Amino acid sequence: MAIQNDQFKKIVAHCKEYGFIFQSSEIYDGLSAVYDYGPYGVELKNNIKQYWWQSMVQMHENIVGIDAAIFMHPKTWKASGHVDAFNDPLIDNKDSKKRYRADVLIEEYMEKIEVKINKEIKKAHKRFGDSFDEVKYRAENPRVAKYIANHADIGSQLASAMSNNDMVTLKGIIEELQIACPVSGSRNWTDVRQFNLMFSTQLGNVAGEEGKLYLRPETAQGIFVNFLNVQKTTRQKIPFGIAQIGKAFRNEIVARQFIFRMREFEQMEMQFFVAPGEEMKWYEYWKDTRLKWHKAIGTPEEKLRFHKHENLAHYANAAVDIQFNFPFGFKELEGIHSRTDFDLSSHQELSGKKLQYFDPVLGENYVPYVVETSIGCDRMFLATLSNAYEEEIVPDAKGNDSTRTVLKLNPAIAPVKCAVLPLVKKEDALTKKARAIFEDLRFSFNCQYDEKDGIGRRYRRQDAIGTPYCVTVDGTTLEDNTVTIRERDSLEQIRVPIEKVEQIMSDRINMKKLFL
RNA sequence: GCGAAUAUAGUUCAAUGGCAGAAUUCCUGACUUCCAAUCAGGGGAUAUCGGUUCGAGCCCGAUUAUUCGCUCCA
Repeated sequence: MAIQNDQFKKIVAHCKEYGFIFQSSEIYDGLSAVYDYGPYGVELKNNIKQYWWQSMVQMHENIVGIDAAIFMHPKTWKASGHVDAFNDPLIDNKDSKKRYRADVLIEEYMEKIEVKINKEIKKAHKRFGDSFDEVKYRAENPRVAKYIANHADIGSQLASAMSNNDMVTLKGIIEELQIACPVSGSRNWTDVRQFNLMFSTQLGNVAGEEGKLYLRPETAQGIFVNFLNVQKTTRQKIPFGIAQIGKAFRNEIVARQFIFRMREFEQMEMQFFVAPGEEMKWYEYWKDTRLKWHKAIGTPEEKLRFHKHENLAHYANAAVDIQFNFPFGFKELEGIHSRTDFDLSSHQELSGKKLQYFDPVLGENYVPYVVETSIGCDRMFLATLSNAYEEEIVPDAKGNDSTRTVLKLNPAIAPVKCAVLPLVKKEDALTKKARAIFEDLRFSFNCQYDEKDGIGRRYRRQDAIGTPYCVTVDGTTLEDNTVTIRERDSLEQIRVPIEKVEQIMSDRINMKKLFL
């Protein structure tokens, strides 16, 4: 564990040092759980997105893409269940460090009053026997009446505070009633805070509930609300899928472990619409297909595993995670969920618009079932980087051991594909030649030209950002127009004619290989 | 969110309450024909705000961030 955490620290430091990831707003001391992608980070991330998009959309005739807006109609989140399921007033007891829902604490207090009322009634019933009139007793007995009034009073205060989202009043009620923590018995409470997973903002300048908008907590809903638009305009027939890559926002209680859990993050989601009853077949298909995707990019099988959900979310009838063995342990990387017809049905109900598909084979209308694959782009980035990061012992110029830090990224997703290096800087003929090769290769892929420092140091610099190939221009180049291509992982060099470099490189970095 | 710890140069680490220093990185130059070479020169820091003190990197308080534990997790 200690070794692994050490490894994780090194990866985080490497990300910063080599321009992959910076903390957001660093000059202002940073913003918690928000990170920026640097020059190499954005290249790698874009390549990961491209790999996903090509494998899902380009390679599946029955999957199409969309790019829905981050802002959506507020009713969307009512339909999806996000508004109701994740909107709780929370309070902590400072002594027991236990967290409670403030409204539940008050409700529990009210229940205790009810118990007292019932006790009184029971006692009276015993005393008066068959002649006991409960309704009359409730109304006329002063002690019971007081309890009932108190109960009603608290109830209305609670209801009004809840509907106004008034956290101060909620805290006030708890203080006034002297509610104590069931664990510590103390009344040492924090303020009541609203925990809402969703970030809200407002549309226009109009204050009030109408203008309130949420930043989407998942991209999936943009797909669901566009289900019919897409199905009709692309003439897709079930089964078919809609894919989307986009930002999502979640107000996590704790956001830690670098880019693993961020408040603003990017999802790559695909919702696959199937006939009711077919969902488990497709669920298995996508489990299998997605695992293959991970393995094809070079993630070793032993670092991946399925993790079945025992407690299912409100929308699902089956759910499994693909977990990756991060430096801090196996954690969720991708989710594959059978979402039933929950979302489409819910939107259909709330919008009053039919979201159904006429199945020509069955000759009937139905609300399709959905199988979702949802992968965190940033988590994939972290997984890829964790897997690629290595410190190796290699011989230096004198044959002694030296360590090199290298990112063994799959060439297809490496930020820079190729560095063009003149062996020495001082000879104009070499630098000129190298420069010309660079100017040509840059049309085909992301290249760098570097003439500073010794050749060994330049190789190491490229290793550190995961550049798979270095083209070196030396004295022989000037004689016969050949260069060496140095391979990152093996350190081996091959000598090839300049005019063949572009083709050789293109073959080696081609993403096509990953799909075969 | 609670508790504890931490915060000095891009990075790693020094500095008894009294001149903020080194290594490395970076920039410039010399030398150098294949895996972090060498030499010379240069740039660069006390997280933020306040307090105590003749004087604060060091003591005190707050804030921010990070790490660890708890808590939460679709």
